[in-house]
Amino acid sequence: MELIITEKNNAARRIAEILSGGSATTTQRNGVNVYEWGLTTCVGLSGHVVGVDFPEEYSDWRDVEPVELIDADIVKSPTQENIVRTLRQLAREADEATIATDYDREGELIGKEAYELIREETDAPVKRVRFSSITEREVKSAFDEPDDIDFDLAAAGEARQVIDLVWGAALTRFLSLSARQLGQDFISVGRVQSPTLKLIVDREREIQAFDPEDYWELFADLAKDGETFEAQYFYDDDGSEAERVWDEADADEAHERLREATSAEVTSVRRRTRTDNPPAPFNTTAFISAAGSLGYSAQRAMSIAEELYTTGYITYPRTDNTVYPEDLDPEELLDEFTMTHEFGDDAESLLERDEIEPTEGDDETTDHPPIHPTGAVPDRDELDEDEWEVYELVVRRFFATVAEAATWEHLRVVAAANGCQLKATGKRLLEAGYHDVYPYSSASESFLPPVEEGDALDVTDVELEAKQTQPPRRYGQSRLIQQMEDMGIGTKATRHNVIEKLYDRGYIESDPPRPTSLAEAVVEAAEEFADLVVSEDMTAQLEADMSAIANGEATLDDVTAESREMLDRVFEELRDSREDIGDHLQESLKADRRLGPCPESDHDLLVRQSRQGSYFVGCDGFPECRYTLPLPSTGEPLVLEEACEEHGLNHVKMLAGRDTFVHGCPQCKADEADDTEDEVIGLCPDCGDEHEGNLAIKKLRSGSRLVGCTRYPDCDYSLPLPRRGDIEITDEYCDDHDLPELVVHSGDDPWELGCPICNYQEYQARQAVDDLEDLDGVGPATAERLETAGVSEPADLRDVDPDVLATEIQGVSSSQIRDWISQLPEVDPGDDDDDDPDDTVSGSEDGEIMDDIRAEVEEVESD
DNA sequence: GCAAGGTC
Repeated sequence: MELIITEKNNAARRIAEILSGGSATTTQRNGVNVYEWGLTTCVGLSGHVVGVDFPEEYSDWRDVEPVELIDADIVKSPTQENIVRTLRQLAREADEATIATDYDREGELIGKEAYELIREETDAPVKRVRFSSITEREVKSAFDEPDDIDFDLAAAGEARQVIDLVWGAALTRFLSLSARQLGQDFISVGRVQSPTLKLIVDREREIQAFDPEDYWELFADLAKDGETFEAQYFYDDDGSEAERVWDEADADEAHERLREATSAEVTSVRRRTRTDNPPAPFNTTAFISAAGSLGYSAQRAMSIAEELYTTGYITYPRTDNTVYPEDLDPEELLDEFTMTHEFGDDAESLLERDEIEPTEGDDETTDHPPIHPTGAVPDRDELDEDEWEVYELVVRRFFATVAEAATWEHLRVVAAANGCQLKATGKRLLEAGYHDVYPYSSASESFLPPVEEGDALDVTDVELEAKQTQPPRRYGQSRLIQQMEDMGIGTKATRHNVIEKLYDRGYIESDPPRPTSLAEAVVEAAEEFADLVVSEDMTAQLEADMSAIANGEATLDDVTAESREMLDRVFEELRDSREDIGDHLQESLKADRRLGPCPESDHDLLVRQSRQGSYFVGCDGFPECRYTLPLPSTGEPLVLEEACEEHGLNHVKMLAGRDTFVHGCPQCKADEADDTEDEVIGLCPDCGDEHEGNLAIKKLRSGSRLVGCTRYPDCDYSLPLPRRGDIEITDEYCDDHDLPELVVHSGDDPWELGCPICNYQEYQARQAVDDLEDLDGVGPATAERLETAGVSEPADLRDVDPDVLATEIQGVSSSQIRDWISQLPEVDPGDDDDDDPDDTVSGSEDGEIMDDIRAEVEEVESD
């Protein structure tokens, strides 16, 4: 048997298809896809299936001095057990193996890892094939002339693994231990993340150090035949045009002159035609940037792209390439879109061009094509809204790259008024070109009426505007990724993850990202003692060393030994400063959680976490001062810059994905709750008859509101209410529950919430439908059809016969339904509740609200 | 529980 190994499952499937002429069959071994035809078997890895780490005895951070890691052994162990097991099994049956991983350094290393696993099972010959795109021609010719594994190139990759692990782990442990930050909130550093963080911190330093300067600008409205346009004052500053006036007296003088002017004479009119070329094909960075201007974070854009890739609608989203490969036929691809409702007209019009010559970017690599749509076009309702928007972006970008250039007419008018010069510019789109199919980049026109030299214009509405120079702007996520690419750090597949990691580690917050005090302290400590790790030079040096290894000019051992010596010297420096660094880091950690003065002691209030994991506000003077305030139970608290004027406490925002909200000043929220009387609206359905409990609208000190029983905590019946808006209790009563209908007033549109019990039941029903969409391959449309067929929540699928249901729902196969059923969580045998409506709203099923109430009465845990 | 690099 001949065994072929690829880097990922998708590549395995396509190579099997090509080499077998479509006859390959798919089976599963240990849950891993295996493709077979004739005497050949093909299996895909999932990138690296083994990882590097230190031996077991180094795993307890407190038992090991970080410096010991420098010379510790490094061992490789499987990280993808099932794939490794499958590979071993297949190797035992193989007479010959071929490594067909990606054609790049990391691919060579992944191939060598597979080789070593195979060698542990068999002495069969192992070959290597290289091809830069998975096309029939390239793949077949690569397999006709197999080569050998390039062990030097793989060793270059191993050097990177070793150096990254040793530096990253030793310094991360050093900082974490010195600040006594173990467990979840360790303090990390690394070759890629730390220079990226320094970029953000440096920009923040520039912003902090910025000293704004005053200047003035003047504007006047000019009119010809009643058509008005705005012009700006400018003057000659050493031969170049300047609009900003730096001296107030000069500005006042110009203002006076313009106000006295009754007319302006046009002294020059210049018309120019400009070509606006269509954009280059998408690589990862350009894609993230374009998706960013549609409001997607880098992480979100990439995860949607990966989803679209695995479902087969777009090509591989991790690529540096901006030049379409030769085997891409743009006309053929356009043809696939002509029959679609959304893109048909645009595709037709592009096909009418005489000659289609796609644009090209500067970067050409051969591992993967630029991101473009495959010929498979999804129906709109197969994708959710975000997926569709991103898919459309990729389709339209492809369209743009095969569309014509746009042309603009730029018009510039200069006029003189009472010795002052005024100018106005306008632009008009002459040929929309690619903008017709790619409506994302700005194509906005600015209007100027047709004026001629010598025309006399009316001057009206002269304005003097006082302004200040602005500090540099913070980097946005896509700008950061661009900057990382320019600096040569990270890869197309990791840059967006690095940004996400900085958020997770508490180094940056908000968007655009702003560094925390902790981030500043970490960068300061690194700058002082381990400058290399916050510098892009470390990567540059590593790249040079890796090239040397790949060329045979150096060995893995040379390079890693030298790197270890450098790190030894760093630790020499660090040795005496351990405590200072730790204190500084701890101070910064506290600063990020500090809200302001405690009303009962001379200390500050801090955001703290109870032993159970819930957040609250507590005094830094604990245990002497036991003052506390509750926080909402949803999300992670973030201390905002804005502070409450009354209490001097910073506002708190609760980060909870889609449900993120600003809580505000926790003292104000608690006071409001204390000052608000409970409003009784009816009898409690749980204990009203028996104990005369009433339902009341309650405001909690944590800021949330609910309808709850007045006998709490003896009765914990409750219903949720929105956090915001005034609640009006109307005279209308619900027939079913004998409760008043409620109306929430916030913003312009009042929201008729209705009976709180009915409302909660409807809410739960909606949640159930939303849960349906969490199943793979269920979009909004399918969820709706499922609901009509009686499946209103995922658990309902357990009770259906897939074959029967498939006949009831259009476009859904019984095997798809079986797949959904296989995604359902394990059934808890005790959970056979019937659908008693009142049962669904009682205590245990409503953790969030009950947590809020408990937070009020619970004695807060000490540190 | 550390990094960065693959991929899902």
